[in-house]
Amino acid sequence: MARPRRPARSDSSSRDRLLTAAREEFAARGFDGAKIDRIAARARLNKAMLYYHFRNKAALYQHILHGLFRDVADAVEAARDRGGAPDDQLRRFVETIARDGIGRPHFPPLWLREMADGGRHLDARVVAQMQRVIAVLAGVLAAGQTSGAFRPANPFVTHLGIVGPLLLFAASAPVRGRFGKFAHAAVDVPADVVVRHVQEATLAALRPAVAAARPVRPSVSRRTR
Amino acid sequence: MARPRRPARSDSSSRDRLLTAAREEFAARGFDGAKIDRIAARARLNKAMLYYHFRNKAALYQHILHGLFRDVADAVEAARDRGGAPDDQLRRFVETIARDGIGRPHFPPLWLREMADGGRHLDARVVAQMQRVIAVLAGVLAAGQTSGAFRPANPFVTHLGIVGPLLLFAASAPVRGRFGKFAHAAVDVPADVVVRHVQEATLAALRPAVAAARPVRPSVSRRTR
DNA sequence: GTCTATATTTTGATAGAC
DNA sequence: GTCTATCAAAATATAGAC
Repeated sequence: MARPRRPARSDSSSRDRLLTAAREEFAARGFDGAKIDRIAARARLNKAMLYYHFRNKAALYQHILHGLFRDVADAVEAARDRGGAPDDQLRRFVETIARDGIGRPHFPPLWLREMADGGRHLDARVVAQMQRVIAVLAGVLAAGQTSGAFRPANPFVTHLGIVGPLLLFAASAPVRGRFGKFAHAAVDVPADVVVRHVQEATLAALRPAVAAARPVRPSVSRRTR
Repeated sequence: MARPRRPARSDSSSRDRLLTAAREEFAARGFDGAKIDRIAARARLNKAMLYYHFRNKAALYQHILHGLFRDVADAVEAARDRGGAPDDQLRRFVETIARDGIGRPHFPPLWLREMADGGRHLDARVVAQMQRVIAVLAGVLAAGQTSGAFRPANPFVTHLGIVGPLLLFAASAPVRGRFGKFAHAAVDVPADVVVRHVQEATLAALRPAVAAARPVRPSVSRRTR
């Protein structure tokens, strides 16, 4: 019996339609590229209704972002609470990110754009949701480290190694088509393959050092800035 | 004595200034968010000069994209031509992408945005440059496979595993600050650590299977679409 | 090559009737 | 809650003088 906070007598659906339409529009065009008129049209309403439900464009956008990130954080925490050995936890984390994060429609482009924007539209509430996700991963890594299954690793870097490929894969779907299948690379890859690649690459990088890897060429010296 | 194709008597610098300014503006705001006025102002010129040098906003944008991707492709091919064992080649590929691709100012946000846009602004010329990069990686993988150093792997997936984390790391710099250093994750990571992580994770995933990894949970069934 | 208007369109946002 | 009409501010692009 999910009852929204507002009266919602008839259906409350106009607000929901706006949210859905806005999610599509923002994902497809970005904050600046998204147009109020188009969002309203997509929702089979008009501008005025949009401003009735939301303060302005930015508020609508943040509402959407927060909802998406909160859902991901929820899913990841739920996955963690299912317990299991560190390896399983790690695999499940990746899988959850892939399915309930990246797999969520419109999420990848929105996320990529926020990164590109330097998080210009991310308010504290949204950042908090992202922190929840990293905290879960950090917990998994710590457990694995204690049990000797993993070597020490920075959770943030590990997170990048997981999210980066998945995000890019999901978002690149439209571009991939335009690559055609050229000599060396089959571009038409099922998502499972990518998920598995990420799982195994991450785990491999976490294995306690057997023989220390050769040092990297020391040239790249950029700092975090 | 690099001499541009145009007359370039006095300095030709107005065109260059526009290109630089546009690169900054497009990177920071995206295609729709970038404003002609701001670009001109940044270049200490006015709109009219911009339209004197470039047909319109889109043409300017594509000019910039093409230049960036061409430089990356050049760098990656040059790195390949230095030869070496598959492991070294792979490490060098990652390093080159990190330094001459991701490391290039303004490149990460531009790339992320293009992905998010589904490559809306990518014309055939730019796609061709991206293909050159993947082709190089495919060559490295093939060589390693022949010599028995690598197991068979999809070059495109491998590429995602390399570019994804690097790209996200570079682009997330501004956001990382806002995470604060909270309990589990030191967010202030030097780029070297990320590069090394990517190198080792990629190589680890490419090692011929010693003991087959446990199967993934088969749930995520999204397809390439 | 460089600039100052200016034309034209688009867009975010509001007023006010129903 | 929903709509029409409209404002005011950008923003892309061009004309035309110097």
